[in-house]
Amino acid sequence: MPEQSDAAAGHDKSVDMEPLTRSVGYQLRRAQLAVFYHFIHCFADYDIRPAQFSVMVLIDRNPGLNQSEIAAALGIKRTNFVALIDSLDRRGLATRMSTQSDRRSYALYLTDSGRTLVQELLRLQAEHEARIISRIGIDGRDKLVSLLADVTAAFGGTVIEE
Amino acid sequence: MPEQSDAAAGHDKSVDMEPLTRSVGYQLRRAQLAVFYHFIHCFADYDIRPAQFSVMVLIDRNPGLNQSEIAAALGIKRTNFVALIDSLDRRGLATRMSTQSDRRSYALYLTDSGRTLVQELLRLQAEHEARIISRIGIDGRDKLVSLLADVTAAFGGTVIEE
DNA sequence: TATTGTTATACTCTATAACTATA
DNA sequence: TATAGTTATAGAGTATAACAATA
Repeated sequence: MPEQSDAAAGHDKSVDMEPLTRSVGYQLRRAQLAVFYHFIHCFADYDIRPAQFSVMVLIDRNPGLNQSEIAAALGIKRTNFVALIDSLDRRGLATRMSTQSDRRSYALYLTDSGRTLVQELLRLQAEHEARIISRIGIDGRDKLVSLLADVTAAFGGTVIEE
Repeated sequence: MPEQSDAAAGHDKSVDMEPLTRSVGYQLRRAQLAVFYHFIHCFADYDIRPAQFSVMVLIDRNPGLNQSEIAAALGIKRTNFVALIDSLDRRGLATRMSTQSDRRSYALYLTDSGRTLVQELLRLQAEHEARIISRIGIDGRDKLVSLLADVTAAFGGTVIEE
């Protein structure tokens, strides 16, 4: 999860942090921790973590994909995806359906209650993002998302061969 | 450290990721993982992690601060800072000096070899950031850093009272 | 042989509680 | 009593290796 103490933001009274505050890497980390911290608190009532939310959204929009496909799209290793989908399965939010075409894999679907929940979570997420937009505007948000995608692409998006 | 499989970047052939790719939170996470992954590889020869780098930079620019002050400025809990400074101490890169004014705390300094190393690391970091600038330009970098600071501020920077 | 899902495992990062020695 | 540093510990997240069932 995120964050540790306070000062964090980077403008301490008397501490010179110049080489850090000017760097994309440092500001990226601080912003990600702050945003995820807030996100997690917004979703706490539903006991849903960011990774679980992203999995539910992807299954909702792409029903029938298997574990490897959903995991790969999110940059999650197959091996670490097992516990993730297990938790959604156990809570009755998602199901693994056997297919006749390939009996090694499962087609993933949201349950009715999973579909209901993901709609509510998407509303919560919109509120969460609204707090960002209220600060930097719609144009700022669009510009930020665009710059972040460029930065990710600059490093090949995260390449690891299993 | 970061990332998991490939696709990651967010533009899979056939997977609809719209609600995620439009969100600051998701793009922030993907970008942070990609940047840190590259950062860690750049610094692998020196066996220095991002947190260790930030601590060395802060001690270098603010010699004589104590552990709580450096930790707070970086958003690291005092308790987790111990192992961090221990590793730098053990490697002869930083030292804890007793002070006569308050015998509970240590004033932190870089050693000669610590100072030499941090200069080299700052050069490496500049190369690392150059890769980002080559993609989005100086203006893009400045805009990104500014937007990230705004986003962090929008969430109070990371507030936790110990 | 290669792939899908799985278990076991280890390492890093972060969090809380409780201790010690000073102040 | 409050603070600085410390220890112990627990929980996420992420990494690798190896296996069974199936392709």
